[in-house]
Amino acid sequence: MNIGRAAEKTGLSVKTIRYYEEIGLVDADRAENGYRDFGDRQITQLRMLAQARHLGFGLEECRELLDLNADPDRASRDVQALAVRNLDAVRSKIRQLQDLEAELERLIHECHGDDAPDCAILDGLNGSIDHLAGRKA
Amino acid sequence: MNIGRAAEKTGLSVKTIRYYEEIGLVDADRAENGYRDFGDRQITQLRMLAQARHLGFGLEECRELLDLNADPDRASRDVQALAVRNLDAVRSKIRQLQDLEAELERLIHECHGDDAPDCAILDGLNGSIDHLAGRKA
DNA sequence: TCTTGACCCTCCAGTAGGTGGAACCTTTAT
DNA sequence: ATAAAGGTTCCACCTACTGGAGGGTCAAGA
Repeated sequence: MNIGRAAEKTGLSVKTIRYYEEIGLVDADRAENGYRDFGDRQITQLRMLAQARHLGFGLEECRELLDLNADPDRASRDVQALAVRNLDAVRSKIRQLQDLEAELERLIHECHGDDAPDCAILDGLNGSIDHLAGRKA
Repeated sequence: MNIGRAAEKTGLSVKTIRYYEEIGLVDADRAENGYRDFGDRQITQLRMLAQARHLGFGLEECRELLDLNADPDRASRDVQALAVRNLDAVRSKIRQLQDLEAELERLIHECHGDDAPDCAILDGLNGSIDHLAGRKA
């Protein structure tokens, strides 16, 4: 099937599918006219890529997932480990963002938000950089 | 002061400071030998950039913050609006990541994580793509 | 048959926010 | 004199695509 149809069936964009082929995540046959031709196996792979990306896996992790999926002798432990690695990264990002959230809330709350130029947010940004280690001045 | 000293005082890397100068976020004088020379004003700006980036502001937003900071006739309302915009973006990312987190937890929990090849995670990735709109097949 | 529009192709450039390295110059200390 | 530790520019690379130019192909209608 043509790339446009493959895009429809997988939810990926045409550009993205071409990109995935370029970096060797999927292979595609070619028709006589030079058009890419995707079979069921490739569609499955693309669908899996779409899902895995949706879950926050990086492209190299997706490659590993596709490899594991293609390997009948895999251990589910290995797949799980990959997912746990990803989960850890996601949780770490969440924590980081929650710290930002709290700090932003605090600054926004302290700022009057009126016509006057005095601003707690700018004061905060101009202020100390205690979060950096080992300041002297 | 030299770029290395500026890096020390702001917590930014030398490379990053050069980059910020390149895109016009800060200006730097030049000494006779061609070395960049940063004064107190620039150090303040760089410190502010470090802080704002730390709080998740994008570089263009940082530019706006620097402009507002330099403008004695600013309204703190405008600064607050910028911060609220950023906070909304942060919250939105947090929600997204929490969705990922929940889904990953579910899959990881369902996977046995042993020597056998059967794997709920791979099954999940191969499975439906209901989150995509308007499927027919 | 011709044309129109919807596909498809490749290749190049750009996005955010830097990082790494090569090749070279300057300063400072020994 | 020389070596280390700074500084300089420029170019490439990273993630994961996206947009566009400039062209070829295919199916349908006049």
